[in-house]
Amino acid sequence: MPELPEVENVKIQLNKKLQDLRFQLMAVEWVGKPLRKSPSAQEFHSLLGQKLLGVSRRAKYLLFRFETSILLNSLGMSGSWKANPQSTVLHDHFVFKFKNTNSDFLKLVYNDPRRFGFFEIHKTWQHLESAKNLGPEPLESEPAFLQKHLQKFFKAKTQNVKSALMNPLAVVGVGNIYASEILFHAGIRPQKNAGRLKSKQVQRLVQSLQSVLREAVDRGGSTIRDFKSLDSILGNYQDQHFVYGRASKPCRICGSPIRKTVQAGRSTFWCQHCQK
DNA sequence: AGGAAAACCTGCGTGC
DNA sequence: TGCACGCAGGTTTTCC
Repeated sequence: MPELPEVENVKIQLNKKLQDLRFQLMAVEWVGKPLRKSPSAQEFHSLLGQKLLGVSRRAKYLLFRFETSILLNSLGMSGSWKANPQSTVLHDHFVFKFKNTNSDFLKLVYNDPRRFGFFEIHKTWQHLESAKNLGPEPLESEPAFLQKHLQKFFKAKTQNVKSALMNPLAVVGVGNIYASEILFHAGIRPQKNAGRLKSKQVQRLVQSLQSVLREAVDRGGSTIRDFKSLDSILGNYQDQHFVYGRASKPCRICGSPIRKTVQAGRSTFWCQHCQK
């Protein structure tokens, strides 16, 4: 479900909840069905007693930084977190119980209907399976560096630029919604062969990549269907979508109907007139 | 070897 | 109403 802007907002909300109060993990309760991948009870046990120092993000992964370990969480398509819910509901899978020195309690609950999400635990970031094969962070890299990197990555690729842009080795955090939006803003047709992009086009792509994602982060991400960052907080970037989910509706720039096609099994939205 | 397709799941909207 | 079908924001595996 979530791409970089949505995960970034979950991270922000979780840290707000923590408020640097140094919560110590007291218990991890498994209350639902198994996820695609999750640590053993013994691995979870190794986190007990450790303080949660904060939550970071790398690519679309949330990183819960404990004193001597990192708990990585992918939200998959439908994962979400709740803080201190009244009770357990359908599709809740893990409950993390914390306490701090003021004797404040905090309960974080992971809910995931489709169960595509997962957890990993390791001592260091480098040892996490999911940390491998990741390209640069789009919002924390210099445009010139991103351009050089993408130009090299796209070179000799026969794949279409939309699928290539979603490859985490190109740049991390771009999923199906923002790939379409970014290409629209860059004026590049999603079917375009990645290896045939001119350097000016890659430059525009980098500009759009950063401006679209930055704006989406600032607006709390896109809430289509049911994405909520934490405690039912909604994003509103969906109101800024120019193409995604707008098949046959008029283009906001030129008025011609937005087109929908399928690439590598994923829906792509684009404007035939505005994108070349 | 690169890239497409399938697989992993549940839920919801649509159309018959 | 009920049922079949298609589709959904990700990642990993399989297949060609």
